[in-house]
Amino acid sequence: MSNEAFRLLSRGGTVFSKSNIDNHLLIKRKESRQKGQRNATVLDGQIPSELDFFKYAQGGQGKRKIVDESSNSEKKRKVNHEGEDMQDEDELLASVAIPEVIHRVSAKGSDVPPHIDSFEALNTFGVPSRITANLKSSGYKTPTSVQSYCIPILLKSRDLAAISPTGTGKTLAYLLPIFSKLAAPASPSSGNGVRAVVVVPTRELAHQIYNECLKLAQGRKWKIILFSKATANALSQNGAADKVDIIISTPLRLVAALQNGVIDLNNVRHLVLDEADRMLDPEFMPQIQEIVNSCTYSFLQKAFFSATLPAGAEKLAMEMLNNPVRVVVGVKDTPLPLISQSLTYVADDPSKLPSLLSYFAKPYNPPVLIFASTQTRATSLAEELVLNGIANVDCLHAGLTQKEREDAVTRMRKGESWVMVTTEVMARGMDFKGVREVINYDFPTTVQSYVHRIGRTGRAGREGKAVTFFTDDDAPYLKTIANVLLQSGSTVPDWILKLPKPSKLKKRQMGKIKRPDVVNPARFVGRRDSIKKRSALHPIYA
DNA sequence: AAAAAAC
Repeated sequence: MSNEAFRLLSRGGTVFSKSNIDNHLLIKRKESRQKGQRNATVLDGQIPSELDFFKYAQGGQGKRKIVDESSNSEKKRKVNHEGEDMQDEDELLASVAIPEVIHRVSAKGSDVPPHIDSFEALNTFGVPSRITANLKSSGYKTPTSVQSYCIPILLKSRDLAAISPTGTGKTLAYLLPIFSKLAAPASPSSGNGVRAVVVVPTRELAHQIYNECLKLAQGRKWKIILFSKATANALSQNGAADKVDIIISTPLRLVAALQNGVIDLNNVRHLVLDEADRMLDPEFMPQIQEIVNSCTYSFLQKAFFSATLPAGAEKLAMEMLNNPVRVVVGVKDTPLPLISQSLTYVADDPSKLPSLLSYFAKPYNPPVLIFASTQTRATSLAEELVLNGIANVDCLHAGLTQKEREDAVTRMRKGESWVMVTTEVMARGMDFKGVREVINYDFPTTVQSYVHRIGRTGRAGREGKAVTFFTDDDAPYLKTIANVLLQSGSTVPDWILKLPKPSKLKKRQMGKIKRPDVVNPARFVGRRDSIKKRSALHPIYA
Protein backbone atom coordinates (compact mmCIF):
# COMPACT_ATOMS: atom_id res chain seq x y z
CA MET A 1 0.00 0.00 0.00
CA SER A 2 1.30 3.41 -0.87
CA ASN A 3 1.90 6.14 1.60
CA GLU A 4 -1.01 8.03 0.12
CA ALA A 5 -3.33 5.09 0.63
CA PHE A 6 -2.13 4.99 4.20
CA ARG A 7 -3.15 8.60 4.55
CA LEU A 8 -6.56 7.95 3.11
CA LEU A 9 -7.12 4.97 5.32
CA SER A 10 -6.08 6.93 8.35
CA ARG A 11 -8.72 9.52 7.62
CA GLY A 12 -11.49 7.03 8.05
CA GLY A 13 -13.46 6.70 11.27
CA THR A 14 -12.77 9.50 13.68
CA VAL A 15 -12.94 8.75 17.34
CA PHE A 16 -13.54 12.40 18.13
CA SER A 17 -15.90 14.66 16.38
CA LYS A 18 -14.20 17.69 14.98
CA SER A 19 -16.27 19.97 17.17
CA ASN A 20 -15.05 18.12 20.22
CA ILE A 21 -11.51 19.01 19.37
CA ASP A 22 -12.44 22.58 18.52
CA ASN A 23 -14.08 23.03 21.89
CA HIS A 24 -11.02 21.71 23.54
CA LEU A 25 -8.86 24.12 21.61
CA LEU A 26 -11.05 27.00 22.68
CA ILE A 27 -10.74 26.10 26.30
CA LYS A 28 -6.99 25.98 25.99
CA ARG A 29 -6.86 29.33 24.23
CA LYS A 30 -9.06 30.95 26.83
CA GLU A 31 -6.89 29.61 29.59
CA SER A 32 -3.74 31.03 28.12
CA ARG A 33 -5.46 34.34 27.53
CA GLN A 34 -6.50 34.58 31.16
CA LYS A 35 -3.07 33.55 32.28
CA GLY A 36 -1.54 36.29 30.17
CA GLN A 37 -3.78 38.89 31.76
CA ARG A 38 -3.29 38.00 35.36
CA ASN A 39 0.46 37.46 35.15
CA ALA A 40 2.09 40.71 36.18
CA THR A 41 5.58 39.85 35.03
CA VAL A 42 4.64 39.07 31.48
CA LEU A 43 7.29 39.68 28.88
CA ASP A 44 6.48 40.23 25.27
CA GLY A 45 6.69 36.56 24.42
CA GLN A 46 3.93 36.33 21.85
CA ILE A 47 4.48 34.74 18.50
CA PRO A 48 3.51 37.01 15.66
CA SER A 49 1.92 35.19 12.77
CA GLU A 50 4.78 36.29 10.53
CA LEU A 51 7.09 34.21 12.62
CA ASP A 52 5.09 31.11 12.02
CA PHE A 53 7.01 28.39 10.23
CA PHE A 54 3.97 27.11 8.44
CA LYS A 55 4.11 29.71 5.75
CA TYR A 56 7.72 28.84 5.00
CA ALA A 57 7.07 25.12 4.85
CA GLN A 58 7.06 23.58 1.41
CA GLY A 59 3.60 23.83 -0.01
CA GLY A 60 2.36 25.10 3.30
CA GLN A 61 0.48 28.23 2.42
CA GLY A 62 -1.42 29.93 5.17
CA LYS A 63 -2.34 28.65 8.55
CA ARG A 64 -3.32 25.26 9.68
CA LYS A 65 -6.79 24.05 9.07
CA ILE A 66 -7.60 23.18 12.64
CA VAL A 67 -6.70 26.58 14.02
CA ASP A 68 -8.57 28.44 11.32
CA GLU A 69 -11.74 26.51 11.84
CA SER A 70 -11.65 26.81 15.57
CA SER A 71 -11.35 30.56 15.30
CA ASN A 72 -14.33 30.57 12.96
CA SER A 73 -16.44 28.61 15.39
CA GLU A 74 -15.33 30.96 18.15
CA LYS A 75 -16.59 33.81 16.01
CA LYS A 76 -19.98 32.17 15.49
CA ARG A 77 -20.32 31.15 19.08
CA LYS A 78 -19.76 34.69 20.20
CA VAL A 79 -22.26 36.15 17.83
CA ASN A 80 -24.91 33.56 18.57
CA HIS A 81 -24.65 33.22 22.30
CA GLU A 82 -22.91 36.23 23.69
CA GLY A 83 -23.57 38.87 21.10
CA GLU A 84 -20.00 40.08 21.24
CA ASP A 85 -18.37 41.71 18.28
CA MET A 86 -16.76 39.55 15.70
CA GLN A 87 -13.14 40.07 16.50
CA ASP A 88 -11.03 37.27 15.13
CA GLU A 89 -9.69 34.87 17.70
CA ASP A 90 -6.19 35.16 16.31
CA GLU A 91 -6.26 38.93 16.71
CA LEU A 92 -7.36 38.46 20.29
CA LEU A 93 -4.53 36.07 20.87
CA ALA A 94 -2.02 38.38 19.24
CA SER A 95 -2.95 41.18 21.61
CA VAL A 96 -2.07 39.07 24.62
CA ALA A 97 1.43 38.22 25.65
CA ILE A 98 2.04 34.59 26.48
CA PRO A 99 3.93 34.43 29.76
CA GLU A 100 7.60 33.76 29.19
CA VAL A 101 9.83 31.97 31.61
CA ILE A 102 12.54 34.20 32.96
CA HIS A 103 15.75 32.24 32.83
CA ARG A 104 18.85 32.49 34.91
CA VAL A 105 21.81 33.09 32.63
CA SER A 106 25.49 32.47 33.26
CA ALA A 107 28.20 33.61 30.86
CA LYS A 108 31.73 32.54 31.69
CA GLY A 109 35.04 33.14 29.97
CA SER A 110 37.63 35.85 29.62
CA ASP A 111 36.37 39.34 28.67
CA VAL A 112 32.78 38.29 28.09
CA PRO A 113 31.06 40.90 25.89
CA PRO A 114 27.99 42.45 27.59
CA HIS A 115 24.58 41.25 26.48
CA ILE A 116 22.07 43.33 24.57
CA ASP A 117 18.53 44.18 25.70
CA SER A 118 17.03 44.89 22.31
CA PHE A 119 17.65 44.21 18.65
CA GLU A 120 18.03 47.99 18.15
CA ALA A 121 21.25 47.79 20.17
CA LEU A 122 22.71 45.79 17.27
CA ASN A 123 23.28 49.07 15.41
CA THR A 124 26.32 49.73 17.60
CA PHE A 125 27.77 46.39 16.45
CA GLY A 126 27.59 47.39 12.81
CA VAL A 127 24.87 44.89 11.96
CA PRO A 128 23.63 45.81 8.46
CA SER A 129 20.28 47.58 8.52
CA ARG A 130 18.95 45.08 5.99
CA ILE A 131 19.33 42.35 8.62
CA THR A 132 17.56 44.25 11.38
CA ALA A 133 14.83 45.15 8.90
CA ASN A 134 14.39 41.45 8.09
CA LEU A 135 14.19 40.68 11.79
CA LYS A 136 11.41 43.17 12.13
CA SER A 137 9.49 41.99 9.09
CA SER A 138 9.79 38.40 10.28
CA GLY A 139 8.15 39.47 13.53
CA TYR A 140 11.11 39.28 15.91
CA LYS A 141 10.71 41.97 18.54
CA THR A 142 12.84 41.29 21.61
CA PRO A 143 15.79 38.93 21.86
CA THR A 144 15.34 35.83 24.00
CA SER A 145 17.90 35.16 26.74
CA VAL A 146 20.12 32.99 24.59
CA GLN A 147 19.97 35.54 21.80
CA SER A 148 20.75 38.57 23.95
CA TYR A 149 23.86 36.90 25.38
CA CYS A 150 25.17 34.92 22.42
CA ILE A 151 24.71 37.40 19.58
CA PRO A 152 27.23 39.96 20.96
CA ILE A 153 29.71 37.20 21.80
CA LEU A 154 29.59 35.85 18.25
CA LEU A 155 29.67 39.35 16.75
CA LYS A 156 32.90 39.93 18.71
CA SER A 157 34.30 36.87 16.87
CA ARG A 158 34.59 34.75 20.00
CA ASP A 159 34.24 30.97 20.14
CA LEU A 160 31.16 29.89 22.05
CA ALA A 161 29.53 26.93 23.77
CA ALA A 162 25.88 27.75 24.41
CA ILE A 163 23.39 25.68 26.39
CA SER A 164 19.80 26.88 26.32
CA PRO A 165 16.53 24.98 26.76
CA THR A 166 14.48 23.64 23.87
CA GLY A 167 12.41 26.20 21.98
CA THR A 168 14.25 29.31 23.18
CA GLY A 169 15.55 30.56 19.82
CA LYS A 170 19.04 29.15 19.49
CA THR A 171 18.91 29.10 15.68
CA LEU A 172 18.58 32.87 15.35
CA ALA A 173 21.27 33.29 18.00
CA TYR A 174 23.88 31.84 15.62
CA LEU A 175 22.39 32.76 12.23
CA LEU A 176 22.12 36.49 12.85
CA PRO A 177 25.84 36.93 13.66
CA ILE A 178 26.78 34.85 10.62
CA PHE A 179 24.78 37.04 8.25
CA SER A 180 26.10 40.13 9.95
CA LYS A 181 29.78 39.11 9.82
CA LEU A 182 29.54 37.95 6.22
CA ALA A 183 28.33 41.52 5.57
CA ALA A 184 27.39 40.92 1.93
CA PRO A 185 26.82 38.03 -0.47
CA ALA A 186 29.96 36.35 -1.78
CA SER A 187 32.08 38.56 -4.02
CA PRO A 188 35.63 38.35 -5.44
CA SER A 189 36.90 40.13 -2.32
CA SER A 190 35.44 37.54 0.07
CA GLY A 191 37.71 34.79 -1.21
CA ASN A 192 36.85 31.55 -2.94
CA GLY A 193 34.59 28.98 -1.33
CA VAL A 194 31.84 28.73 1.24
CA ARG A 195 32.22 31.08 4.22
CA ALA A 196 29.86 29.63 6.82
CA VAL A 197 28.84 26.07 7.64
CA VAL A 198 26.11 24.82 9.97
CA VAL A 199 26.19 21.09 10.81
CA VAL A 200 23.15 19.32 12.26
CA PRO A 201 22.23 15.68 12.97
CA THR A 202 19.18 15.18 10.73
CA ARG A 203 18.01 16.25 7.28
CA GLU A 204 14.73 17.54 8.62
CA LEU A 205 16.53 19.87 10.98
CA ALA A 206 18.86 21.05 8.21
CA HIS A 207 15.83 21.94 6.13
CA GLN A 208 14.21 23.83 8.98
CA ILE A 209 17.36 25.90 9.57
CA TYR A 210 17.58 26.58 5.85
CA ASN A 211 14.06 28.02 6.00
CA GLU A 212 15.13 30.23 8.88
CA CYS A 213 18.09 31.46 6.81
CA LEU A 214 15.74 32.47 4.03
CA LYS A 215 13.94 34.82 6.40
CA LEU A 216 17.13 36.70 7.25
CA ALA A 217 18.32 36.62 3.65
CA GLN A 218 15.31 38.44 2.22
CA GLY A 219 16.13 41.21 -0.21
CA ARG A 220 19.73 40.25 -0.95
CA LYS A 221 21.22 37.61 -3.20
CA TRP A 222 22.73 35.43 -0.53
CA LYS A 223 23.73 32.00 -1.76
CA ILE A 224 22.53 29.56 0.88
CA ILE A 225 22.64 25.84 0.24
CA LEU A 226 20.71 23.04 1.88
CA PHE A 227 23.30 20.36 1.24
CA SER A 228 22.11 17.22 -0.52
CA LYS A 229 23.44 14.94 -3.19
CA ALA A 230 21.88 17.13 -5.86
CA THR A 231 23.05 20.48 -4.49
CA ALA A 232 26.53 19.04 -3.87
CA ASN A 233 26.73 17.88 -7.48
CA ALA A 234 25.64 21.29 -8.70
CA LEU A 235 28.60 22.77 -6.84
CA SER A 236 31.06 20.67 -8.82
CA GLN A 237 30.25 22.71 -11.90
CA ASN A 238 32.89 25.26 -12.81
CA GLY A 239 33.50 27.55 -9.90
CA ALA A 240 29.95 27.32 -8.50
CA ALA A 241 31.35 26.39 -5.09
CA ASP A 242 33.24 29.68 -4.91
CA LYS A 243 30.15 31.84 -4.73
CA VAL A 244 28.51 30.21 -1.73
CA ASP A 245 27.75 32.01 1.52
CA ILE A 246 26.24 29.42 3.86
CA ILE A 247 25.91 25.64 3.73
CA ILE A 248 23.56 23.72 6.02
CA SER A 249 24.43 20.04 6.11
CA THR A 250 24.40 16.74 7.94
CA PRO A 251 27.92 15.47 8.77
CA LEU A 252 28.20 12.49 6.46
CA ARG A 253 26.91 14.42 3.47
CA LEU A 254 29.55 17.09 3.98
CA VAL A 255 32.34 14.57 4.52
CA ALA A 256 31.32 12.75 1.33
CA ALA A 257 31.58 16.02 -0.60
CA LEU A 258 34.98 16.72 0.95
CA GLN A 259 36.26 13.31 -0.05
CA ASN A 260 34.90 13.61 -3.58
CA GLY A 261 36.72 16.90 -3.88
CA VAL A 262 33.42 18.60 -4.69
CA ILE A 263 34.02 21.18 -2.02
CA ASP A 264 36.75 22.51 0.24
CA LEU A 265 36.29 24.34 3.52
CA ASN A 266 39.42 26.48 3.38
CA ASN A 267 37.47 29.72 3.35
CA VAL A 268 35.02 28.86 6.15
CA ARG A 269 34.99 31.63 8.77
CA HIS A 270 32.03 30.43 10.83
CA LEU A 271 31.40 26.83 11.83
CA VAL A 272 28.34 26.00 13.93
CA LEU A 273 27.55 22.62 15.44
CA ASP A 274 23.89 22.58 16.40
CA GLU A 275 22.76 19.81 18.78
CA ALA A 276 26.44 19.74 19.70
CA ASP A 277 26.29 16.86 22.18
CA ARG A 278 24.69 14.68 19.53
CA MET A 279 27.32 15.72 16.99
CA LEU A 280 30.05 14.69 19.45
CA ASP A 281 28.58 11.21 19.87
CA PRO A 282 31.09 8.49 18.93
CA GLU A 283 29.33 7.75 15.61
CA PHE A 284 29.46 11.35 14.48
CA MET A 285 32.75 12.34 16.09
CA PRO A 286 35.14 11.13 13.34
CA GLN A 287 33.15 13.04 10.74
CA ILE A 288 33.02 16.16 12.86
CA GLN A 289 36.77 15.87 13.39
CA GLU A 290 37.30 15.71 9.64
CA ILE A 291 35.06 18.71 9.04
CA VAL A 292 36.82 20.77 11.71
CA ASN A 293 40.23 19.78 10.36
CA SER A 294 39.16 20.81 6.87
CA CYS A 295 38.30 24.33 8.03
CA THR A 296 41.77 25.79 7.64
CA TYR A 297 40.96 29.51 7.58
CA SER A 298 43.16 31.10 10.25
CA PHE A 299 40.43 33.10 11.99
CA LEU A 300 37.81 30.34 12.01
CA GLN A 301 35.09 30.93 14.58
CA LYS A 302 33.50 27.84 16.12
CA ALA A 303 30.22 27.78 18.02
CA PHE A 304 28.45 24.85 19.69
CA PHE A 305 24.78 24.95 20.62
CA SER A 306 22.49 22.50 22.41
CA ALA A 307 19.83 22.19 25.08
CA THR A 308 21.83 19.42 26.73
CA LEU A 309 25.56 18.95 27.16
CA PRO A 310 26.65 16.07 29.38
CA ALA A 311 30.02 16.48 31.08
CA GLY A 312 31.85 14.18 28.67
CA ALA A 313 30.58 15.99 25.60
CA GLU A 314 31.29 19.36 27.18
CA LYS A 315 34.91 18.42 27.80
CA LEU A 316 35.29 17.38 24.15
CA ALA A 317 33.61 20.58 23.02
CA MET A 318 35.75 22.87 25.16
CA GLU A 319 38.92 21.22 23.88
CA MET A 320 37.88 22.02 20.32
CA LEU A 321 37.18 25.68 21.06
CA ASN A 322 39.65 28.53 21.27
CA ASN A 323 39.33 30.76 24.37
CA PRO A 324 35.58 30.11 24.44
CA VAL A 325 32.75 31.78 26.29
CA ARG A 326 30.36 29.34 27.93
CA VAL A 327 26.75 30.49 28.16
CA VAL A 328 24.16 28.53 30.12
CA VAL A 329 20.51 29.61 30.06
CA GLY A 330 18.26 28.09 32.72
CA VAL A 331 19.35 24.84 34.30
CA LYS A 332 21.47 22.51 32.17
CA ASP A 333 19.85 19.24 31.04
CA THR A 334 16.46 20.32 32.38
CA PRO A 335 13.19 20.71 30.48
CA LEU A 336 11.17 23.91 30.48
CA PRO A 337 8.81 24.36 33.44
CA LEU A 338 6.16 25.31 30.86
CA ILE A 339 5.88 21.66 29.93
CA SER A 340 3.66 19.77 32.33
CA GLN A 341 5.09 16.28 32.55
CA SER A 342 3.72 13.03 33.88
CA LEU A 343 4.75 9.37 34.15
CA THR A 344 2.16 6.68 33.43
CA TYR A 345 2.57 3.09 34.58
CA VAL A 346 1.56 0.56 31.93
CA ALA A 347 2.81 -2.76 33.38
CA ASP A 348 4.29 -4.33 30.24
CA ASP A 349 4.73 -3.75 26.56
CA PRO A 350 1.44 -5.33 25.36
CA SER A 351 -0.44 -3.07 27.80
CA LYS A 352 0.83 0.10 26.16
CA LEU A 353 -1.45 -0.01 23.14
CA PRO A 354 -4.70 -0.27 25.15
CA SER A 355 -3.44 2.54 27.39
CA LEU A 356 -2.73 4.74 24.39
CA LEU A 357 -6.13 3.96 22.87
CA SER A 358 -7.89 4.94 26.06
CA TYR A 359 -5.83 8.11 26.07
CA PHE A 360 -7.21 8.90 22.62
CA ALA A 361 -10.71 8.04 23.76
CA LYS A 362 -10.70 11.22 25.83
CA PRO A 363 -10.40 14.74 24.38
CA TYR A 364 -6.84 15.55 23.42
CA ASN A 365 -5.02 18.44 21.82
CA PRO A 366 -3.80 17.72 18.33
CA PRO A 367 -1.24 17.53 16.97
CA VAL A 368 0.27 14.88 19.23
CA LEU A 369 3.80 13.61 18.75
CA ILE A 370 4.45 9.99 19.81
CA PHE A 371 7.95 8.54 20.21
CA ALA A 372 8.72 4.85 19.67
CA SER A 373 12.10 3.18 20.15
CA THR A 374 12.56 1.71 16.68
CA GLN A 375 11.45 2.32 13.12
CA THR A 376 9.40 -0.89 12.89
CA ARG A 377 7.67 -0.15 16.18
CA ALA A 378 6.85 3.35 14.99
CA THR A 379 5.38 1.99 11.76
CA SER A 380 3.51 -0.73 13.59
CA LEU A 381 2.10 1.69 16.16
CA ALA A 382 0.90 4.04 13.44
CA GLU A 383 -0.86 1.12 11.78
CA GLU A 384 -2.53 0.03 15.00
CA LEU A 385 -3.83 3.56 15.58
CA VAL A 386 -5.20 3.67 12.04
CA LEU A 387 -6.87 0.29 12.46
CA ASN A 388 -8.41 1.53 15.69
CA GLY A 389 -9.98 4.47 13.95
CA ILE A 390 -7.77 7.33 15.09
CA ALA A 391 -7.92 10.11 12.54
CA ASN A 392 -5.05 11.62 10.56
CA VAL A 393 -2.30 9.39 11.84
CA ASP A 394 1.12 9.86 10.31
CA CYS A 395 4.49 8.19 10.63
CA LEU A 396 8.00 9.52 10.15
CA HIS A 397 11.34 7.79 10.53
CA ALA A 398 14.62 7.55 8.69
CA GLY A 399 13.72 4.26 7.04
CA LEU A 400 11.33 6.08 4.73
CA THR A 401 12.35 7.53 1.39
CA GLN A 402 13.48 11.14 1.30
CA LYS A 403 10.24 12.16 -0.36
CA GLU A 404 8.11 10.33 2.20
CA ARG A 405 10.03 12.10 4.96
CA GLU A 406 9.60 15.51 3.37
CA ASP A 407 5.90 14.93 2.75
CA ALA A 408 5.37 13.88 6.37
CA VAL A 409 7.04 17.07 7.64
CA THR A 410 4.97 19.17 5.25
CA ARG A 411 1.73 17.57 6.44
CA MET A 412 2.80 18.21 10.01
CA ARG A 413 3.53 21.89 9.27
CA LYS A 414 0.20 22.29 7.52
CA GLY A 415 -1.65 20.78 10.46
CA GLU A 416 -2.89 17.80 8.46
CA SER A 417 -1.33 15.33 10.87
CA TRP A 418 -3.14 15.05 14.17
CA VAL A 419 -1.07 12.17 15.46
CA MET A 420 2.55 11.76 14.39
CA VAL A 421 4.32 8.56 15.37
CA THR A 422 8.07 8.89 15.08
CA THR A 423 11.51 7.83 16.28
CA GLU A 424 14.54 9.59 17.69
CA VAL A 425 14.94 11.32 14.32
CA MET A 426 12.36 13.93 15.36
CA ALA A 427 13.65 14.24 18.92
CA ARG A 428 15.98 17.17 18.37
CA GLY A 429 15.50 20.66 17.11
CA MET A 430 12.29 20.25 15.14
CA ASP A 431 10.04 23.23 15.67
CA PHE A 432 6.42 22.32 15.09
CA LYS A 433 4.85 25.26 16.85
CA GLY A 434 1.47 23.64 17.18
CA VAL A 435 2.59 20.51 19.06
CA ARG A 436 0.67 20.53 22.33
CA GLU A 437 1.31 17.02 23.55
CA VAL A 438 4.22 14.61 23.41
CA ILE A 439 3.83 10.95 24.36
CA ASN A 440 6.83 8.74 25.06
CA TYR A 441 5.30 5.41 24.08
CA ASP A 442 8.68 3.76 24.59
CA PHE A 443 10.74 4.95 27.53
CA PRO A 444 13.69 7.14 26.48
CA THR A 445 17.09 5.63 27.18
CA THR A 446 18.89 8.80 28.27
CA VAL A 447 18.06 12.01 30.07
CA GLN A 448 19.16 13.88 26.93
CA SER A 449 16.71 11.94 24.81
CA TYR A 450 13.90 12.64 27.29
CA VAL A 451 14.66 16.37 27.48
CA HIS A 452 14.83 16.79 23.69
CA ARG A 453 11.77 14.66 22.94
CA ILE A 454 9.45 16.50 25.29
CA GLY A 455 11.02 19.77 24.14
CA ARG A 456 9.05 19.41 20.87
CA THR A 457 6.20 20.99 22.82
CA GLY A 458 6.16 24.10 24.99
CA ARG A 459 8.10 26.11 22.43
CA ALA A 460 8.59 29.90 22.33
CA GLY A 461 6.81 30.49 25.61
CA ARG A 462 3.81 28.27 24.90
CA GLU A 463 2.53 25.61 27.22
CA GLY A 464 2.91 21.93 26.53
CA LYS A 465 2.13 18.53 27.93
CA ALA A 466 4.31 15.42 28.02
CA VAL A 467 3.24 11.91 28.99
CA THR A 468 5.76 9.11 29.43
CA PHE A 469 4.74 5.44 29.58
CA PHE A 470 6.84 3.13 31.70
CA THR A 471 6.75 -0.62 32.26
CA ASP A 472 8.35 -2.92 34.80
CA ASP A 473 11.21 -3.36 32.36
CA ASP A 474 11.94 0.37 32.45
CA ALA A 475 12.38 0.38 36.23
CA PRO A 476 16.18 0.67 36.22
CA TYR A 477 16.06 4.10 34.58
CA LEU A 478 12.79 5.30 36.05
CA LYS A 479 14.29 7.19 38.96
CA THR A 480 16.74 9.08 36.75
CA ILE A 481 13.97 10.41 34.54
CA ALA A 482 11.71 11.04 37.56
CA ASN A 483 14.38 13.36 38.96
CA VAL A 484 14.33 15.32 35.70
CA LEU A 485 10.58 15.85 36.08
CA LEU A 486 11.05 16.96 39.64
CA GLN A 487 13.85 19.36 38.74
CA SER A 488 11.61 21.13 36.22
CA GLY A 489 8.64 21.55 38.53
CA SER A 490 6.47 18.57 37.63
CA THR A 491 5.26 16.17 40.31
CA VAL A 492 6.21 12.51 40.63
CA PRO A 493 4.57 9.80 42.78
CA ASP A 494 6.41 9.31 46.06
CA TRP A 495 7.10 5.64 45.55
CA ILE A 496 9.13 6.34 42.42
CA LEU A 497 11.39 8.74 44.28
CA LYS A 498 11.88 6.15 46.99
CA LEU A 499 13.23 3.63 44.50
CA PRO A 500 16.82 2.60 45.17
CA LYS A 501 19.50 3.95 42.93
CA PRO A 502 19.71 1.56 39.99
CA SER A 503 22.75 -0.66 40.04
CA LYS A 504 25.15 -0.94 37.13
CA LEU A 505 24.05 -4.54 36.71
CA LYS A 506 20.40 -3.55 36.50
CA LYS A 507 21.23 -0.92 33.93
CA ARG A 508 23.14 -3.49 31.91
CA GLN A 509 20.14 -5.81 32.12
CA MET A 510 17.88 -3.05 30.94
CA GLY A 511 20.08 -2.51 27.93
CA LYS A 512 19.44 -6.10 26.99
CA ILE A 513 15.67 -5.84 27.14
CA LYS A 514 14.30 -6.40 23.72
CA ARG A 515 10.95 -4.88 22.94
CA PRO A 516 8.81 -6.75 20.41
CA ASP A 517 9.27 -5.59 16.81
CA VAL A 518 5.63 -4.64 16.62
CA VAL A 519 3.40 -3.08 19.24
CA ASN A 520 0.66 -5.68 18.80
CA PRO A 521 2.35 -9.05 18.21
CA ALA A 522 -1.04 -10.83 18.20
CA ARG A 523 -1.77 -9.25 14.85
CA PHE A 524 1.38 -10.62 13.28
CA VAL A 525 1.50 -14.19 14.54
CA GLY A 526 3.74 -16.15 12.21
CA ARG A 527 4.31 -13.19 9.91
CA ARG A 528 7.13 -11.33 11.59
CA ASP A 529 9.58 -12.21 8.85
CA SER A 530 7.63 -10.16 6.39
CA ILE A 531 8.38 -6.88 8.15
CA LYS A 532 10.34 -4.60 5.90
CA LYS A 533 12.17 -1.59 7.17
CA ARG A 534 11.61 0.69 4.23
CA SER A 535 7.86 0.97 4.30
CA ALA A 536 5.41 3.40 5.80
CA LEU A 537 2.93 0.61 6.27
CA HIS A 538 3.32 -3.01 7.09
CA PRO A 539 3.24 -5.22 3.96
CA ILE A 540 0.40 -7.17 5.51
CA TYR A 541 -1.89 -4.37 4.33
CA ALA A 542 -0.34 -3.97 0.92
C1' DA B 1 23.98 0.16 26.89
C1' DA B 2 21.27 0.47 22.46
C1' DA B 3 18.85 2.36 18.63
C1' DA B 4 18.81 5.78 15.35
C1' DA B 5 20.91 8.65 12.18
C1' DA B 6 24.40 10.05 9.00
C1' DC B 7 25.79 8.26 2.84
